[in-house]
Order: sequence, then structure tokens, then C-alpha cells
Amino acid sequence: MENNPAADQGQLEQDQWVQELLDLSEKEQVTPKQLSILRAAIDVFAEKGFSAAATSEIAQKAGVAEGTIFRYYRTKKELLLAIVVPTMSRMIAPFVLRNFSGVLDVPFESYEAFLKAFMLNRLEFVRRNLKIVKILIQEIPFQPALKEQLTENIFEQVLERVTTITEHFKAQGEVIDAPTPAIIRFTISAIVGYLLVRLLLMPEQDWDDEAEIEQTVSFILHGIGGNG
Amino acid sequence: MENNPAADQGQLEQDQWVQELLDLSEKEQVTPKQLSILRAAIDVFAEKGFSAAATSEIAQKAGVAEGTIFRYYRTKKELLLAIVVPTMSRMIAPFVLRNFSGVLDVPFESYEAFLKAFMLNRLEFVRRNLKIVKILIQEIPFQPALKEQLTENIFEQVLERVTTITEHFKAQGEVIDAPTPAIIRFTISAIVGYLLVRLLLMPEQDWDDEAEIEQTVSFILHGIGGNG
Amino acid sequence: MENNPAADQGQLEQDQWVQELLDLSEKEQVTPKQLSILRAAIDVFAEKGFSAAATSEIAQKAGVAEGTIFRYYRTKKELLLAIVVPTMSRMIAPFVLRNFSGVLDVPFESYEAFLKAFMLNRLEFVRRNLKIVKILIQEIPFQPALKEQLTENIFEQVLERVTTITEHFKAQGEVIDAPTPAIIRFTISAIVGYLLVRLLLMPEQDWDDEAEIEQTVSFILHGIGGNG
Amino acid sequence: MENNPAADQGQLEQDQWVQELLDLSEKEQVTPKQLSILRAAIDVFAEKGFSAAATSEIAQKAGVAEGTIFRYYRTKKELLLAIVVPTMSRMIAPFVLRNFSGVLDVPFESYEAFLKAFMLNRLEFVRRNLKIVKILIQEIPFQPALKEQLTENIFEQVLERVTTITEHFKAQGEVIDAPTPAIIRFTISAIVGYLLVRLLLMPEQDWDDEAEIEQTVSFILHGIGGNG
DNA sequence: GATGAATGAGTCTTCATTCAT
DNA sequence: GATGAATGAAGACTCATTCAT
Repeated sequence: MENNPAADQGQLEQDQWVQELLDLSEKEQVTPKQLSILRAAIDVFAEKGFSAAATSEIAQKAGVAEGTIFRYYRTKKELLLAIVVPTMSRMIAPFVLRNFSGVLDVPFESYEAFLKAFMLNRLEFVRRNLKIVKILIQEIPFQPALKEQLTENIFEQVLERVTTITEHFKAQGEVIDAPTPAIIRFTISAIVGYLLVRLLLMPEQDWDDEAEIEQTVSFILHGIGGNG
Repeated sequence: MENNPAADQGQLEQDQWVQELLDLSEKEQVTPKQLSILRAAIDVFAEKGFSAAATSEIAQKAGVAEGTIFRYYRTKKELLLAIVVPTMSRMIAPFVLRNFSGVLDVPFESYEAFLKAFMLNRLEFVRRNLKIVKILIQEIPFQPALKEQLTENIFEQVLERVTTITEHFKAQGEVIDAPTPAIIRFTISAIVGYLLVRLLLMPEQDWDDEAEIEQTVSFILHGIGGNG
Repeated sequence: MENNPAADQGQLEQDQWVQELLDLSEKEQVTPKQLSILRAAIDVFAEKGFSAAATSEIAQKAGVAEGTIFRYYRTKKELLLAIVVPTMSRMIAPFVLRNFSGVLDVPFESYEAFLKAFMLNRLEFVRRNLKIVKILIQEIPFQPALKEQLTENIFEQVLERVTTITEHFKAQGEVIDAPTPAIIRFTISAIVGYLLVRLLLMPEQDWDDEAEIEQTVSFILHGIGGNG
Repeated sequence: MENNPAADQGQLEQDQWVQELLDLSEKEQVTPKQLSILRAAIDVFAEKGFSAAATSEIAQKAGVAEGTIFRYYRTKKELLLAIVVPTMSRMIAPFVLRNFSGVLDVPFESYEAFLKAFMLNRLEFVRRNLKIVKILIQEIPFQPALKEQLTENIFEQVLERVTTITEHFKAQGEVIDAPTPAIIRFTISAIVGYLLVRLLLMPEQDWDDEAEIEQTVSFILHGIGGNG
């Protein structure tokens, strides 16, 4: 039951992120114990799913007593939300906050450049938050709190912002004059499709991300139809 | 807790399907009791998720005793698999079996016609098996049995078949000369993206499926890039 | 963990009563297991108090699995109420129902005869339900459900009935013309005082109940003042 | 969670008393923190019952850290006893100590005057220590330490003293020649009955204590029997 | 075949108590 | 002295599974 933060090198990057996440969300120091609870919870939730995850296992993996978890998070569900809500915010942050990640705000020369930058940016984000994203996707259908977030943020703020961007490029003639919702859906499908295959379905395959992204953006813009 | 199959007209179609499914998978008669267990299980699994679903609730909804479930399915997990495995098979059936649904075998005049027919066909399939598909997606990460199926069937059989098809159209000049896996991924992303938005994210919206499918196929073939 | 209903002879009388109680309240057969749960619960609640009583101890004493308790009573509190509410009803039954125990309905020749009969009757009742009465007294302050019962039944029905009786005897000149509430309070105090001392404070002492009751009734009627 | 002693004027009287109590029992200075722990504990014990009371809630209400309670009282039970034992002593003090409250020592002209003075005195006492008395009554059955006190003090000292007093008045012809224990029981029943109804069962009713006490004493002396 | 009572391991959660700071 | 983070045993309650009827 030792707690050796030095050992698990594979998680270093994610730890960094968890720290970031907490700094961001709370602006107050997070105890090492709380951190190891979060890390353990992320692992167990991702591996077993929220319902099937036992707080006893989380405690054990975190190297703390079971009661300690409940000092920080009153219920198991609150622990879930503490992990997942900030990530949800960060996931859509580029669409919501100006000058946040810079991806959407730097005036891109072209739609193509914009799409490439965006894909690369989100790929990096999901890669660094893979487990949390898995948990998030799994639990959205069962957690009203998350559904609400989704509705309020994605369907109201994000869609509006993305619509603006899309119509901007439409006006410039870089995007064809088709219904904006269909364009958005199609574009996001291609991007998300790549992320899923890349990170979840076939993560172990060798990937040349730059080339794949370029290819995908090319498909988005020109399709896969032949000369006919 | 009566079980009146006549009442729930909305499920008639699905019931029909469940019957089909069972006929197919077992080739032996399915008792009405077993059928109502399956139907109840589909409802509860879809609503609560597998882990959070209680067999007692399933029994209650099915109008049978708790013990009865375990006459037919030795464990809760077996009940899950009995629901989900045949649907998985049917989901990929068009790619695997010849002359099954006919979608892939009728020699289409064009890739475009093929894609449209395929989308419509799968849309109909998912629509009629929505809950089961939900369950399937939810549980794949946690059920090794399903993961295995996925690997063996999708990644070996389906991919091979789809590769063949794609390369056929490539040879005919209807599809550009890009890496086949990327083409496949891109195409399926667009299709699945549509299905998800259409049936899961915004099912209540009014949809003109024919137009949307046409639009999507057009995007797949020619992209969304402007004249530049 | 054997369950030998024949052995505990001391409880025979009470068992009889528990059976009675349940017959009365449910009019349906009570399983032996349920009965032993009730008996064990009565013992443990009386000994430790409701809050400090562990369902595990009740289960152990009843010779059943802990889960079994919760098949019959959804919560620990429900188990408490199942024990205590019917007794509460029976405790005040003589005041509420006509011809129930007969104590209040037979036209007594005198107030004295009435008081004696009533004391004897209630003494017997409390003696046979001692533990439950203990539990009842203990838990009334903390169980809103019981408080409500108390208010609705005691303060509305019982007081009204007792007032009628008292005023009947007042009219007959057997009771002095003092404020009825004071008379009632005083009378009940004397009776309850005897019951408490007799059964709770000094139960092991040798008691000549008839003589004591006669004495108490005499005090109630003529006081303890000397000839002065 | 501030603790502003100035605000709760309603408790001023009781606070005063708590101070008294502690001065009495310990003869050493009591810190403000200890005082607020005691006050909070009285509130919580009275409201929830000892077993159901959480030390964390007491700490919170007292405005101290959870650990602080255990600096002063090693266990929760010790805290209970610290509250309840001194009150128990004071409750029976008039019977035990000479010249303490003076109630029993001033040579009363009559048994009647004595009873009235005694009732008024105890009414005042219980009124000012209502919560503690509640706690005391609740916990006597479950705390051997309290039971022991009860046996040793009440049943040995108090009864002896009360017997002496009663027999004194018996000798003077003010009390009839009936068994002393019955007389005592009856008298105390009437007094305690009044206190309970007055302070616990119907505290919100308007009471004319002097008149009620006079009435009650009259009943004790002359009973409620009519001229018959 | 069908039942549903019974099980008991396992769940999340609480809480009195300790102890390093 | 005072804190409050940490503990871990114990609590009420759930639930998949069994089996006698």
C-alpha cells in the first residue's frame, strides 16, 4: 500500500495535468493525498466504469484509508464530478474563452490551417487526458449534471461560436454554401473520428500524426471523390 | 406489474426484432417469459447502465420472479451478452455475410449510390435497435468478450471486406488514390457521426433523412472546401 | 446461531403477544423468520436503544442473515415502527374503540371500581409489552412519525374520551368540581407513576398488586391528607 | 460558525447555569471553549439523542475543532457524563444536602406549604435545565454509570430522607397512616406528572403555575373524590 | 418450469478517536 | 493549547445468485 509518486513514470505527464487541473479549478493548494486519490480514482473509474468502481479499491490504490476519500469528496459521485467537470470545461475551453488556448483566436490565413491547428491541439489535449475523456464519455448518459453541462455549454455556447467561425469562412469563400449545421457535424465527425481511432481503438499502431491530420483535413475540404 | 404486450405499441417494432434476433441466434423457440426478460433487460441496461442495473428491477419489469432470470441466463453478464452479441453480429452482418441484407452485394452503379444506400440501411438498423446499440457502446470497454468480438470481427473481417470494396471503387476512379485506411476511417466517421447526432444527441429534432444523407455523402465525396 | 423457539420460555408470553400483534396488524400469516426478527429487534432495541442497535446484532440474535431483515423491513426505522406503532395503538385502544377491551364500556358502579379495573388492565398490558413500551417511550422524542401518532391519537381522541368519562362521573358527584384537565392529569399521573415504579424502577420487589392498586385508587379519591 | 455568546439571549439563563454547574462540579476555571462545547453538546444530545449525536456536529456548533472536544473529554461518553452527572446531583440536592436550597430545611408550618414550595422549586429547576433533564431521562437506561448514581443516591439517600420527612408529617397527623412508600410514590407521581405535562408535553400552553400547583397539592391532600 | 425467500459478500458512507503540527 | 487531517472499524443497506418447494 505504499505511495511512491516517483515510481509511476508513465503517469508523470498526466499528473502534471491533474495538478494543472486542480490549480485551475480551485486556485488553492491540493494536498498530495488528495492528488493520489484523484489519480487512483481516474484509473479505477476508467478501468471499471463508475458504477463498478469500488471506493475501497480507489482508497487502496491511492494508499489512503477509505474514510479519507470522503473527507475530500462527500460522495463517490462528487469525486466523479470533481474529475470530470473541469476536464469538460477544458475540453470546450477553446470554443468558449477568448485567448485561452489561442487556437481559435489567432487569425488563421486559411480554413485549412485553422483545421490542422485545431486537430493537433485537441489531439494533444485528449492524449493527455485520455482516461478522463473515457470516463466522461462513459458517464455522460447517466449523470444528469454532466448532461446539463453538455447541453448548456456545448449546445449553446460552443455551437454558436463554431457557427460564427464557420460562417466567417463561408463568407470568405473557403467553405461551400451548404447548411452550416451539416458542415459542422461533418467536420467534427472527421476530427473526432480520427481522435477515437488514433487514441482509443488502435492506440498501439504507429501513427504519423502530422501526415494523418493533413490527410484528414484534405478529405474534409476536398472529399474523397475521384476525378469523375 | 402486469405484462401486457399489447399496450406498448412503441416497442412493437423492436419486439419484432427481438424475436427475430432470438430466432436467429438460437433457432429454438423462445418462451414469452424469456422474451419479456430480454425486453426488460434492454430497457434497464440502457437506462441505468449494466453495472447499475439490478436484476430485481429487470425481473419486476418483466413480470417474472427474480429467480426466473437465472433459469435462462446463469449470470447477469450472460444476460447482457445474450442481448448484445447477436446485435453486434447483425450490425456488421452486411460486411460479413453475403446476400444477407444485400446492401453491399448488389452491384451499385456508383460509390455515391452505394454510400447512400448503406447509410440509409444502417440508420434504419440503429433506429430499430437504439437501446441495444447504446448498451453495446457502453459495455464494449468493460467486457472482454465483446472486445474480442470487436477485434475478431470488425478488425479482421469487416476491415478486410471494406478494404476490398474501397479498393474496387478506387480502381474505378470513383475514389481518390489515398491510403485506404484513412479513406475508410474518414467515410465511416462521417456516417457514424450522422447516426450519433441524428439518433442520440438530437433525436427530437425534425430530420429530413434523405436530404441529410445526400448532403453527407456529397461532403464525403467532394468535401466542404470552397472554389479556391 | 440456532433458532430454537421452544427454548426461551421466559418469552413465551410475549411471543404470544407478538403473534397477536401481527395477526391484528396484518391479518396475514407471519413467517417464523419474520417473527424471530421482530423478537430479536425488540430485545436489542430495548437493550441498546434504537440508534445504538446494530442490524447485524439483530440478525445474529434472530438467527437470520442480515439481508433477510431488509426483505421484510426496508429500513431499520421501518422495523422500529413495525414494532412500536401497533403497540401504540393497542396502548390507547381502550380509549378509542368501543367494546374493545371492555374496560371503559362496561357501566361501572362507581368511579372507584372503574379506576381499579383500568389500572389492573393497563398494568397487565404494560407487563406483557414491557420492552416495547420501553422502546416506545425512548423513541417518541426522536421519531416524528410517532410524535404525530401521539398528537393525533392521544391528544385528540384519548383526551376527548377521557374528558367525557371524567365529566360523567363529575355529574354523578363522584368526582369533585375541579378543572377536568387537572383531574385527568392527576389521575393519570398516579396510575402511570405506579406502573413505572412497579415495572421499571423496582420490578424485582415483591408486589401485592391488588393491594397497591386499591391503595393508589384510594389516594386518588381521598388524597393523603390527615384528618386536619 | 461563529460563536457569539451575546446573541442568544434565550439561553442566557441556562448559560449562567452551566457556568454554575461547572464551577460547582470542578471548582476550577472553565475555559470559554469548554463552555461552548458543553452548550453545543447539550443542544445536540437533546435534539438527536446521545447515540445519534455526532461529535463533529457538536464541534461545529461549538465553533471548535473536532479534536478540541477530546482534549477536555476523553470520550463522547465522558462528555455526556460531564453534562449529566452534576445535574443529577443538583436535581436531588434538596434531599441530600442540608441548607443547600433551603427547601426542605426551613421548618414549614404545614405539609401543604412544604409541598407547594417544593413543587415550585423543582419546577424552576427543571425549567432552567430542561435539555439536560431530557438527556438525563433518555440516557439513564443505557448508561450504567447513571443507573448506579440513581440507585446509590435516589434509592438510598433520597428515599431515606423523604421517608423521614413523610413520617414527620405523619406523626403530626398531617398525613394519613398509610404505607410510607405508597405515599411517597403517589406524591412524587403527582408532582412529576405536573412537571412533565407542564414542561415537556404541553409547554406552549399558557400556564398559571401557582394555581396549578395549588390545585395539584389540593388533590394530593384531599383527592378528587366527591362528597359521596 | 417457475418461484421467491434467503443468503452473505460487498457497497458506500459515517464517526469517534488519534496525533503530528 | 488547539487544530484538523487521517484513520479504520462499524454501520445500514443492496444485490446477484441459490435452492427448496
